[in-house]
Amino acid sequence: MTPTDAPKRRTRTRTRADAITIEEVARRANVSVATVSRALRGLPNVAPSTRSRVEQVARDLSYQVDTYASRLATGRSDTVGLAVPNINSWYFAQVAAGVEAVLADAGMDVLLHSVGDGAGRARLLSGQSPVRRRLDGLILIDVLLTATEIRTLAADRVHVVTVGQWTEEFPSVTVDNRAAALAATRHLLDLGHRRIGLIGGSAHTSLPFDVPGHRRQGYVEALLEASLDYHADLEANGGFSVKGGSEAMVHLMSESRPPSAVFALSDEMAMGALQAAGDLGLAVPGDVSIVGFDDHELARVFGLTTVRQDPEWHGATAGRLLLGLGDDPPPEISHVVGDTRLLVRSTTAPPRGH
Amino acid sequence: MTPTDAPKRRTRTRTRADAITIEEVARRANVSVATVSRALRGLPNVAPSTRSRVEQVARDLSYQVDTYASRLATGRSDTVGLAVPNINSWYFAQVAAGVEAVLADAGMDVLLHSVGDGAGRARLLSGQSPVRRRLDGLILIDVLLTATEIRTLAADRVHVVTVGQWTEEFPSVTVDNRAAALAATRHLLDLGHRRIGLIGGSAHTSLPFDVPGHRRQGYVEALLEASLDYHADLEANGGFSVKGGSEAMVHLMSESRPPSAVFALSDEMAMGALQAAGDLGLAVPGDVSIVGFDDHELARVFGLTTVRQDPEWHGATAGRLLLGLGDDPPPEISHVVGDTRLLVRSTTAPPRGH
DNA sequence: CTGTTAGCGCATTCAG
DNA sequence: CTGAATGCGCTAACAG
Repeated sequence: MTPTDAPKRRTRTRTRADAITIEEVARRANVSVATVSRALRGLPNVAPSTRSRVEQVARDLSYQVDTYASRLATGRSDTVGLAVPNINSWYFAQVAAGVEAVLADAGMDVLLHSVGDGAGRARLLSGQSPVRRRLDGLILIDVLLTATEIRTLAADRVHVVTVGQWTEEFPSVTVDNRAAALAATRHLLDLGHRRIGLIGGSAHTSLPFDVPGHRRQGYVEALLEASLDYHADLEANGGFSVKGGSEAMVHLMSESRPPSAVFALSDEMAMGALQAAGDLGLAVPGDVSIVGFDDHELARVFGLTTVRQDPEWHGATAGRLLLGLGDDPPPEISHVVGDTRLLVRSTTAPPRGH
Repeated sequence: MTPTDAPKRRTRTRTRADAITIEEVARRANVSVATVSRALRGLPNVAPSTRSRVEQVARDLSYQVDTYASRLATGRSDTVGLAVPNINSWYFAQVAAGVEAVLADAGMDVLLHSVGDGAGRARLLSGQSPVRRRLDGLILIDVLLTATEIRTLAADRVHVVTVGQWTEEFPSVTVDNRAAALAATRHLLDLGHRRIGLIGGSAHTSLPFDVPGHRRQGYVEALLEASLDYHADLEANGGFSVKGGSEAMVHLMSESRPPSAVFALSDEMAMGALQAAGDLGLAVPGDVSIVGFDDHELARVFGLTTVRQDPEWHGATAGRLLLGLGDDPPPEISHVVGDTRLLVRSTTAPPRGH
């Protein structure tokens, strides 16, 4: 109150427009900044009357804490990174929606990070990652970690949850891709198909046990069960995109002995394949059967036989796992396995002349 | 080096695991923290030899600046908020991808914010928005601002760019939705249709000039041009989702005098309508023609006649506009208008008996 | 229950 | 060209 040491402010650069601070609130409420801090954060040891007065003043001034200052003082940032190969692919967008909903509810901020190209990935996971340093948590969607990266992250203070990769160190959300692909392929086999094509993922996979890898494994197993051999010429890379799926299909069907059925490792590729079949003048399932994976919201429109899974739930679950990691007795690392179910619709049928 | 005042550290809570600081780098490089700061940020007035030595040490220790401390000192955060109604809808995911790519390239962080429900929206735009305070920029995708919100944001220090809304205050990226919808409807009219249904957006739109509003306006204008009246019973709300589009279609087609053609304001709704038509046993375009809007990647697979636009480009452009806003002589507010083009495919044809 | 006092890690005048 | 000092806004002991 007394203008004792009033002219203390020397505001140098005047970066922020105005931005009222905790000090301002304290002054107007006639309390110390410490009390304001306690009151506003709902900490104990604050007289009810004091608290409400502080809250009132804060509201009047529409005071908002500077998260950066807070972060600097506490060490927590309440923001988690969400890493996806890309955000404009159906599956990842669904997962992201699930994650965002849960985390936003918990008052966490979500930093979106596409790691499609190697650059983005490096920026996030390399030793000198400036972004990682500002995160309390990290959710990785199909961004596969190498052993080294796992070690680095585990040594770090950041909480991590993976979706699509199982590791010993971090909680995860996965589905049994092998079993699901096995079921999908068996369905084709049961129908009588003997030449079954595979439209798969990226060729340059560095890690053996990624999602497409597991699905492929299920496919091969089903073949073996039926005493069939795997033929490399029945496999094509569709890059998990509609366009890629379409091109892969054209490739497969223009071989000397084309398959009578095709298993695409994602619905988007399957729909691309559907398109290619149409362009090629092939009837589905008359000339060729097609199975997808995902149960994309448009799969039903196409009558696409596919493996259903629930990516939004995967994301929400991953978000919850991450939040749980903050509990005081740290929970044990849990690995959630989501459901999958074969949905037989109308793009599959027995092969011609069967 | 000399242990003069060495035991100065009193590390209270030991929040961060270890996290080497600028001070550590300074010590090892035998310079002051000020010099390290200058050297690492490429500022002038640093001897080349000193700079390289500092850089070397920083690299060895894999030092990374603490963004929060930096932010507190400078006032800039290098992070921009990306607000979307939801992230798991095709259009928004595409825009987000475009935004993310451009901003990540520029070293900016992207904070994802879904404002689907009112809560998320309030959290971002209300007076006491803790998130807004930590942003240098804000990109709003179809998140329409009221006059009050515009004023608040303009008074703020944050740079904003809108996509899908034109305002005087902020740069924007839009398309001429009215003209595009006019063209789409004219196409149907030219084909001979006289009863044209509309599958539109959310019923509870508070603002008149939103995206669905403009498209609807183009539709009505086309009708008037052809001396036709607008009939409320020819309009149904599809909520911009596949499912909603499907339901809206069922609703429209089960009326006493169903339309012979339908214009859906998004491809996702159009595809839902396609599905419904199939369920209802209606042939497309035999019994009913359908036009969409977007040119969703699957539109071609369905042979869907639609209005093409390029959402990823919209996002990238918005990102670039935002980055430009940081230039010293602030650029004048630019309003970019993206292209649209009617793509006639196979879901439209003259009405029966025409 | 409340105020005082140190920092959190970095950027930045202002002297040298 | 470089270093010492100060403050960004807030939280966290530690005394009262």
